[in-house]
Amino acid sequence: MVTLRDVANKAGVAVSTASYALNNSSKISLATRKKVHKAARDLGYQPHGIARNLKKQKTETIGLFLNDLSGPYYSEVIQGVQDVVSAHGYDLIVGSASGGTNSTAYKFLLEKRVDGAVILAPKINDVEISRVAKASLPIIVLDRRLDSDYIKYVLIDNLNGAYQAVSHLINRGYHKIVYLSGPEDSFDNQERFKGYQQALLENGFNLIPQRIISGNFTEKEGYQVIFGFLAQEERIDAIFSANDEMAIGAIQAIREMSFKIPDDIAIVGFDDIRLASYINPPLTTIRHPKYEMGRFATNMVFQVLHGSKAESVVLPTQLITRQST
Amino acid sequence: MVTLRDVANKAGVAVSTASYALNNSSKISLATRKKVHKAARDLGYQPHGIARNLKKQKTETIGLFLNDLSGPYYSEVIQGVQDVVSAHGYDLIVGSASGGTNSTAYKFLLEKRVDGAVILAPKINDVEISRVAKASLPIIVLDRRLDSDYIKYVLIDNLNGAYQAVSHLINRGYHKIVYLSGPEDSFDNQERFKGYQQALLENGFNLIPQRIISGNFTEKEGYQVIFGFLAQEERIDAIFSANDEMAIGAIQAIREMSFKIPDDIAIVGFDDIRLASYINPPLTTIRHPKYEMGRFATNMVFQVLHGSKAESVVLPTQLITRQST
DNA sequence: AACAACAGGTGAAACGATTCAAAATTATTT
DNA sequence: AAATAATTTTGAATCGTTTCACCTGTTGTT
Repeated sequence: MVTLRDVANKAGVAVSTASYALNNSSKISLATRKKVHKAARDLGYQPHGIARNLKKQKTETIGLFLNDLSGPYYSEVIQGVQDVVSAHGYDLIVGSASGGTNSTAYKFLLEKRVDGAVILAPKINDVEISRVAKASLPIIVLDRRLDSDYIKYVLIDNLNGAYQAVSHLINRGYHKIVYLSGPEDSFDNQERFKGYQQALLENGFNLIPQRIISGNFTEKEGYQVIFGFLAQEERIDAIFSANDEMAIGAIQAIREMSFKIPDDIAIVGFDDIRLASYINPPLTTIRHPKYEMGRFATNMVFQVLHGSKAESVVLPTQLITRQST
Repeated sequence: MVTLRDVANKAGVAVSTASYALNNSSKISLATRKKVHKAARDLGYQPHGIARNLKKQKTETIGLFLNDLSGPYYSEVIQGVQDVVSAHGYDLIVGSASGGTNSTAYKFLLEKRVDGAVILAPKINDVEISRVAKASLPIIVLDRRLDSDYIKYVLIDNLNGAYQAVSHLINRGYHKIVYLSGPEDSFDNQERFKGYQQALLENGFNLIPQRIISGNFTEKEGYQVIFGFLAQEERIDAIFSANDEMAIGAIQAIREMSFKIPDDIAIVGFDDIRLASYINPPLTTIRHPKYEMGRFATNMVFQVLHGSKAESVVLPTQLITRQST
């Protein structure tokens, strides 16, 4: 491996001179700067990033840590983050947080291998995040309401989105509305449930416990629980699913039970994933600005990094009406 | 920041002792090991990963570098890579290679911030990859046939897959088959075209240049070029699309022109993306083992890293028949 | 009793850069 | 020509670890 020292030797200068020269410091005369650059080129010199990081005490890298790298859900968020990170001349690395405290994500945070992070990973809890965040390592969370000097959040308006969804159903004349729930411990799910509840109550309906069906955000589960429900329970006329994946499973179940959508049963999802507009019937759902979320979050990372204050933010959602209602 | 030195001071031992102790070296008595561990715990000591990397000259991190982080196409590959990396106790970071030579990907390779890499990024060319690969940084490519001591490939059998697809169309009685092409410089596209060509020739048909329509792998382009083609050109009875995305666009165009699928025009895609089975009509396509690709590639990274030989490999594809043919 | 073997601990030299403070050189002013 | 100022260059310290080679004292062997 060819090091700065080799370059310095070849150019006949001190290592420090070589360093300044390669960084184009004006302290070094143009002549020697040229000489050093040439030597570096001739030797095929490549600065050793890790050594530089150690000395400079920063990495110019931002981490995006996700629950699960393979979810299609995230791709727009990633894009938003990537764009802003690049614009700042930093590098982005995406890592998994699925192992919780011994995930790559947590390790990179602890060991300060990144200068800032955007986190969407429920497995890493609030305490752990609070412990690692600092001025030199600001963290923006996308999946909870956590706020301190060096931790800010960017959320979507889950509650209001759900409220829109359920109000829409009510306005269309559906009254017996089931809530197809995500995991109880999911922040998104909790907020969406609150929106469901609020819409019902404000329109003079009661919350009926039997109409809350628990799922886990997956298509398969959506299919199974709705299938089971329709086979046994009281007749209902609409479903508000806490996410699109489950809604897609539910649609499958509804059709297999020979109910017509939306005549017998209407359904609204949440997320507006790509599939939503392709399935049959196309799914009415709540769209939220995933790309913008990534952008906002990343801009905030840099704001904090540059010493200015950042404000946590909640982004609005939008009802997308399709043929399932 | 609390360093090893602080721990050593607090425990009343030398830094070297502290280091050995924390690494549980048997050179250090159990008593002092305990003492040092306690001091570390009390101070909330966190080893500085970058410093360690520098000294040990390795990072225990594998990089997966993709063209574009946000493609849903990759998620299974990512999962395969992740699983193997974790199994080896290493960390995985995913980075973008979209900037080519000044992408995060290339930078991380040059600066040796990873100990090995899996690359699916046409923007980084063969020469550049060859330049950075070495015994201490093996690279497995997934998008080209590149093979040397420290570079191996894992590919899917594009040619044969395409051959299967087109043969299938011919067997079903479709003779006027259009090739909806990807970008000319795409390796995948080139191979798939060869398969198309071979299937035609072996069945006694000629290659008709007018039936090769160029696209760019996107749904939108698929829609546009097929729409244009159907409006103007000769009647055809089948399309083999170089990927599913374009096929989905094409289906849209075909339906808007009021042709029946598969009666008037049949269509086969390539990739078996998730959407393929959800659209109307469900798309016949070529499935390939994306997850396995990730696993194979990553296992090979570790093989080379551990000094054993690895063999490049081509994985088989499978025809998935659905209602579009 | 003499010497080897060994366990436990330590100082100092790396790893490859950056950067401070001082030294050396050159230019400018009087 | 001397004094001062400005420009270049450099040695050495440093970032936070790991690890080699050495030292000290204890135990074991004959």
